[in-house]
Amino acid sequence: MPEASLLTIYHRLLDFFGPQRWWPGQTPLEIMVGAVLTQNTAWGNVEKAIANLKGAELLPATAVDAAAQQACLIGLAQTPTPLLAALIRPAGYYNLKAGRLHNLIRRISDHHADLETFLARPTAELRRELLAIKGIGPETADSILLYAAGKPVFVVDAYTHRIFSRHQLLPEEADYHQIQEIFSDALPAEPQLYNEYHALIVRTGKEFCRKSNPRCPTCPLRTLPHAS
DNA sequence: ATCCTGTACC
DNA sequence: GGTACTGGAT
Repeated sequence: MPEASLLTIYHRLLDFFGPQRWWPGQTPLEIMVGAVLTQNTAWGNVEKAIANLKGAELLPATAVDAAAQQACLIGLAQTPTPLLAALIRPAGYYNLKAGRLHNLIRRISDHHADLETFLARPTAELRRELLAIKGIGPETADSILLYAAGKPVFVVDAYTHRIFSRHQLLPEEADYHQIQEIFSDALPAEPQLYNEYHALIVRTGKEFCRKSNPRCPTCPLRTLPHAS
């Protein structure tokens, strides 16, 4: 039997779980904010913080036009950091993340016409600019590129490393860029595929490939080779 | 290697 | 009561 390809594994997960249909937010602005808030944090906590921001009218409560979204961007930029920190408190690391959100939001409001224009820039340039912002690392930048800007960028996270290194499909010591390259080389560059695959990886990591007490016997990937 | 932090789950 | 969480900076 041939070694399972990354695309084969994708289809296996898709068959098992069904489509996840991730669209983590109602507007690109909300997705961007969520990408920062979810750093090393469970999504449920992020949702509470997002609800607070909507209550304060700092995020659109529903899907809206670009102008309304831009008004929220400016509002966030003008909110004092301590107030922003109080609103996002349920997401944890609130002082840290309030600063990071301001770094990101003010970079956009100070240097670009509006959010949509910013997100429409060429992928490589946009990625470089995001990574230059203090508090935006590779995973956060790529989440924004894929989920807010719709670019074909594969998002790597701790689950990706854990699942695929446990199955000896990645070296244990592989870094972010190496992992991303392996997936990008093996998959067609389609945002929809990257979107769904990342969502399926997260689902698998949470339910089966847990950090401790992994549920290998019932895992959809149990037939792949794996260590111990 | 350590710090940042609330929340949910084991 | 401890662990883990869709990380990143120092």
